[in-house]
Amino acid sequence: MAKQVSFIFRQNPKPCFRHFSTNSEPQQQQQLITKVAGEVCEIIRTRPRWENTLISLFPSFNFLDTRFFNEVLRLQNNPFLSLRLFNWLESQSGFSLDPISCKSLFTSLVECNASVVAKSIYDSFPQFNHEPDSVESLICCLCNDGFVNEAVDLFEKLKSLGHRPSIVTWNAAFAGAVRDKRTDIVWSLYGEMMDCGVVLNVETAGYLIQACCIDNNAEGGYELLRQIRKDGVVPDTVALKRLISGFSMDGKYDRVSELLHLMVETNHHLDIFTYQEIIHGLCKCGRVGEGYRVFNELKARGYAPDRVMYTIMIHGLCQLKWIEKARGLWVEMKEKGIPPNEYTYNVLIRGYCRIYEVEEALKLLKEMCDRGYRLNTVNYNTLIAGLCMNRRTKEACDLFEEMSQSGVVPDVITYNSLIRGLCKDGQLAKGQVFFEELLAQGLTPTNSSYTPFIEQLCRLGRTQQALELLTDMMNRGVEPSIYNRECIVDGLCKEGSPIDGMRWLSEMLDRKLIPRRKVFLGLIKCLVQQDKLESALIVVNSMLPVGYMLGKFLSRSLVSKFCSTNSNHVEMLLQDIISSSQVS
DNA sequence: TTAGGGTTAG
Repeated sequence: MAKQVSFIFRQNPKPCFRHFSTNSEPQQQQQLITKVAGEVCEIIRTRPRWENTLISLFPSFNFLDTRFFNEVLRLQNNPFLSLRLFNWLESQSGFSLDPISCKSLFTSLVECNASVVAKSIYDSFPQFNHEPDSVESLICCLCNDGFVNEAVDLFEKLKSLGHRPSIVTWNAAFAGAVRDKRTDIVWSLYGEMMDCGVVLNVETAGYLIQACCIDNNAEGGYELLRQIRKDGVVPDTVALKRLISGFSMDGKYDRVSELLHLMVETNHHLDIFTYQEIIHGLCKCGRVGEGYRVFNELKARGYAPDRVMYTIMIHGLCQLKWIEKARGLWVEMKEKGIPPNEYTYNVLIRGYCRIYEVEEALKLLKEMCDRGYRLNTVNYNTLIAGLCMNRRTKEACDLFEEMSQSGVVPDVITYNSLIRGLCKDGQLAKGQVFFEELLAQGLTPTNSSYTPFIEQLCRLGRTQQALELLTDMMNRGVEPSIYNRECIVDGLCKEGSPIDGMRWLSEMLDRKLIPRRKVFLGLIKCLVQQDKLESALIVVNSMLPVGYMLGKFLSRSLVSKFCSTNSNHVEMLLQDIISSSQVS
């Protein structure tokens, strides 16, 4: 007897397809399902709003028959269209995926890299055992798409099923975690990988090296490199470049050089960015000359530096005050058709300010504006500091006004530069106005906001006011620097209170803060002048272990004072002077 | 002709 095919979604009880029969044999049923599925595939591919028409087109067809959806999945190349059909079926009551169609839909979504949708299918049907291989593929897709956390979740599920993921899957997760700079995930996954007994390969090592570099642990990365090189393999360019960058930042140029040689030997491509980081690193740790040599070698080898590279090099040369060489590069880049931008202008303007050639800096500024560049906060800061440095505080203040009028927002550096310039110029009251404005703007003062005031107040013998500022500074959570404390010691000597100065010195030494030699000398001199020889001797004794010498003039002055007052001390003092000479 | 990377006080 022919099986009865149930009718769902039957709105029109009259079958409209001649080939459909309710009492057909299983073989005929399958043929019918295949035929309808084929037609439905075509409809959902070509008609945008098929949802409204499907039932009326196939009024007597049972769409809920799982064989139908399976057939669609088999015939339909586009899993997204299948998914839309699935969503439609699901919106009708009574439809549910069976294990076969679920697996099929999931697999085809994974194959199309539809990671998020595949994951939602996975999560929606926890009762079906998805193929571990597909789950591994899904982990790879998720990681590629930046969903590392979701992938970690799947590792857990595979683990609970007793499945051991392959190294390819682990590596995909490491790649995703490194891309997101989530080294916490890298290290926890790596721990799990080792627990599973999966052995790392060269690709894994590359990711682990990158993770070390992200953690500012280039040495750890180097150790890993050393270990895998024992097996005769070298990680990829990205890992090596990261290591080079890490060591450049740390100023470890013997390591950088070793890695560069390794890259050349092993035919890794050295791009302009690698060299850029090296030159930048060299300049940052003060080895500008070396950076300049690398820069010239690169040009000789046919590399064409770009604007950023030129900016870095001009910046380095300006720091050394090698302005002629900097200007040479400036002309060269322009001749090569690389116009300077606000970064490049800024470094050269700063360079001219440093060598006190403000007019040249202002000429560059005009050129920059003529070229249509709008000054930003950094540009203004550079100019304001440059003008202040050249004692042109009035112009600096005018520039500050211009800045506010142009809608460029000043930052704490702007205020600090003005405060510094004004205080150095003796205009403490005007500096105070800017300090108050800094606070009114809601900016947080830094050590540099206070230092110029403390410095000047101490120089003027107004140490008590400087001390009040120091207290205010600490109340705001700003830590006084050694220099601030040195100023206080100097100021107390100027005020004729060297004993108070000694207390400050003693506190500094207790905190392992070593003042400069001239601070000790100033204090000793002041104590000697006040005939406080015992105290002077104490300061001498605290100075010697630090490695400072007393100096001929002060030694003689001390000896003669002692000889004229208390000869018992002469022997001891001489002993100290001898020790002092030995130290030097 | 993927983008990436570079500037300011002390």
